[in-house]
Amino acid sequence: MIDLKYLQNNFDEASMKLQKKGVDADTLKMLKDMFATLKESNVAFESTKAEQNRLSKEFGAYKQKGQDTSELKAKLEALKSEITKLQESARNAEESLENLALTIPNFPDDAVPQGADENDNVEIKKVLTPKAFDFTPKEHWGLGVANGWIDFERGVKLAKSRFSVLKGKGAKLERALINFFLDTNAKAGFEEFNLPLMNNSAMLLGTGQLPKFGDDLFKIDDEDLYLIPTAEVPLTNLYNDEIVDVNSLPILMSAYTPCFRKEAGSAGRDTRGMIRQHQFDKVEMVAIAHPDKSDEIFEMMVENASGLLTALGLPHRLVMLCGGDLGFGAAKTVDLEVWLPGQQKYREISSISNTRDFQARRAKIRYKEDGKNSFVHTLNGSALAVGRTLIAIMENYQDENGEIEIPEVLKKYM
RNA sequence: AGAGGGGUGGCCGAGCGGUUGAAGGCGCACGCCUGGAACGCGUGUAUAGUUAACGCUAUCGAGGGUUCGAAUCCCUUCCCCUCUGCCA
Repeated sequence: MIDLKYLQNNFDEASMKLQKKGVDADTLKMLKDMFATLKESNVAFESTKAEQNRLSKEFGAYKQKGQDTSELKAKLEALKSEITKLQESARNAEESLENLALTIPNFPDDAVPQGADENDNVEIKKVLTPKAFDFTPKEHWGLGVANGWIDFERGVKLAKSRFSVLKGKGAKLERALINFFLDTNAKAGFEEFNLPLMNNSAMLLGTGQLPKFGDDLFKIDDEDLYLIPTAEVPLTNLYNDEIVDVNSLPILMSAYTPCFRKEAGSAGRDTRGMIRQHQFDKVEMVAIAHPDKSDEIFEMMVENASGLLTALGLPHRLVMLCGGDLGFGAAKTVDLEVWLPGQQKYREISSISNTRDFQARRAKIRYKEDGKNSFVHTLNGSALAVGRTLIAIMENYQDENGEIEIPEVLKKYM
């Protein structure tokens, strides 16, 4: 959630910032007005309520002394209906404000480039040079089936389209990658977690998936539970509604979980292969940070994720997302895109974001410093998407016969 | 799933209709004491909104009701614990 006081006091600046994310000024104006309305209703309610509290106390004193209370009682009864009305309008004002506020995306950082979509993203740098093949490299789906690593048909039979099965060496490589990622993240200071794969709606609201993006979530029937779309949800919300000691910051966490997404809105995209599945494995990093340190930690997280790809010998590039491509909660995002020789394309394999205090405000994650409570900054990033790494290894490490070499750093995990 | 018990501040725990935002304890912070520390003593210590500030308002799992007045009474609901059942 954005800071409404900031919106109120710096409307033009705020509105300019959110233009980058495609929020029009009229919506923000409405939000600002609703905020003002709420304040007015609160003042009206609170002052009347104060009067009631005062007279009620007096009433008690009268009673104790055995004085006549009929006059007071008449006054209080009149106040009562007024208060009910005032309270209701204050509540309505709050509800409509919140309903709108929860759908407004985060402010992008000033450094975020202007742009409409992924075509306007800005490349930061390339790491490792794609190797030259003296044959035409194949795409991963062919390689996966030929090597007996991936069974697409039976995945569909078991569930539906966009599900697949890994087997044999493919399954083992998946597991090896998970272990390699977790171990490397641990060395970088990220403590390992094993988490519930279903979270309740309050948590999904905290990290920003709800209320706006419920369509992309698998919901459990008759329960207030959703399959997590990323470990960012449970990891960040470990501290939901908590006040952490400033000395415990930064809190660095990592977890492997399967992730579940309906992929609403991506109909027809990446229907072949394992790029876009309803269920996929990911190792995630999350940081709960002091606002002064979040930029530094962001850089560290990018380096760590990029380091994983480098260690695996996978050519990749770092991309700064433009305003139009930036996620709902992110103030700044760097994507890592891995080179896929079969597709002759760089494809997203990690996304590292600083949400600043946007999630913290929703999830009420604060830190206490000098007796004062403030919102923390939360950061998240994949390190890495496991299935996509598997694909990248298949395509980058294939030989002319379609056989796949195992990267050196993974051999001890196989 | 059935029966019973319970949800109060960072934690434990009292309160069971009116100066209670909440006794007491633990923890924590600061001060005194000490050569230094422990012990001891003193002071302070919930969250959010609003205010220049004093203060005011809300919050005792959540929602609703009774009442002039609810942490306290009633209803609904969620969660936790124990026993029984089931089960990896």
